[in-house]
Amino acid sequence: MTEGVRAQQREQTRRTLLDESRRLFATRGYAAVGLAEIVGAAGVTKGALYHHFAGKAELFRAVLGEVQQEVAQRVATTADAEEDPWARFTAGCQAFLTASTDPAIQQIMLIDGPAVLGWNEWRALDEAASGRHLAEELTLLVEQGLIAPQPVAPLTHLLSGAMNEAALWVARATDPAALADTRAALSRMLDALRTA
Amino acid sequence: MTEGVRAQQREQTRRTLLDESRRLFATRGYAAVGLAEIVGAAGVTKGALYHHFAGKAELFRAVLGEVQQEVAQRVATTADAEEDPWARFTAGCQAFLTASTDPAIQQIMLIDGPAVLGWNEWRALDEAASGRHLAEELTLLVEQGLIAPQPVAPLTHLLSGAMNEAALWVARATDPAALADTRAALSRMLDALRTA
DNA sequence: CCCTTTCGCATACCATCGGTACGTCAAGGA
DNA sequence: TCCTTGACGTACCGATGGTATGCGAAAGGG
Repeated sequence: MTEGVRAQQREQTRRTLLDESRRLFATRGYAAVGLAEIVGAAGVTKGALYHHFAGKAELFRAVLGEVQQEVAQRVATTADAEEDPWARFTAGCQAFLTASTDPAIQQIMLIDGPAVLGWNEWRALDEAASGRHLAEELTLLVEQGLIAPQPVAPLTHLLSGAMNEAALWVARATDPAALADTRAALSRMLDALRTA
Repeated sequence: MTEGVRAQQREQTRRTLLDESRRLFATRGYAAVGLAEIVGAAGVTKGALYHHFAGKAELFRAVLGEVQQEVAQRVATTADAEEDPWARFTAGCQAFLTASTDPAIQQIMLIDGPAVLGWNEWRALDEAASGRHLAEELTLLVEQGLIAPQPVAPLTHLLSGAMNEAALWVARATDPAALADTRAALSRMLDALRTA
């Protein structure tokens, strides 16, 4: 696969740039990391970077895309393990909360993402990666009568924001029970949405 | 008050810098606005800016503080108009959601804030301005038995994040009913927390 | 097998930006 | 009146994102 010395070298350079920039962006934040440091860590020069990406923001966009895909993958895997629609929904939410607890993921996906790309683009990427699944699940639950009839879009963003902010807090909390408490609180909140 | 030609000039320069930078930060974002543009709009030079603020980030921090104070003021005013504890709580949440719908407030308070100052500092400022009130209200409601006994910190962040993200979505939504729908969804979510 | 093209990347350079050092001039106290 | 202090303006610096160009090796045709 990917025959040719040319294509292999190209792909390896691109991968190294993505990996190193992701590591640096995650640990120190987008603004605090210079291109010089990125290309130094990757063992290439700025010429290589600008040959693969249109600029610093584009490199970040590619990194963010991979992070979101990984999170969405973990959420989907957990959710698909459940059979019952309601269990799928709650398990997916809990998986998202847990996955988003990683500080590296937070810095890229939740903190720098909206500021660097703008909220509209960030939202569009998030929608394509995982937000869409949440909306689909909610739509299904409304259709099945497990959630009161209502527009799903507002509810989607309320829940998405709740999980994002809670994950950020959990990651910084000193209380070791923070994650468990938050999972419990999220569980209560989700159950409360269920029609009696 | 504030006697002296010296103090008056100083305060006016500081105010102009805060007002102009707030306007520019709100419309184009922190990273896209240069100090040259700020001091130009304020009719001063960089020397004046660095005499009043330690740097660009400090200027932004001062602007963010004022924005948060204004939002907190609006929320407190609305909440204090209600007598019943539960009504105070819900009215405050709705007021926060509505106030946060302003795109200018969003760009500074919700998008650039965490990225520029870091999430920890942003959270501390938010806590001091409005987050504390929310936690206090929730504590009161738990004590009064209107909400199931539980740690309030996780719930505080779940609700805070829900309102923040929902406000961002409402501001960008094309559907004119977005605000009303979101207010309704938030109302349902809050009522669902109430113990039967 | 050679010649040419293409491509992946390095080098050198530029414009801009945040930040600093220092000069200046008027206000205010003695 | 003198001197100090404070509020700014001016000139300058290092770093950073971005660009233009050169180069050598791999790919493709004859």
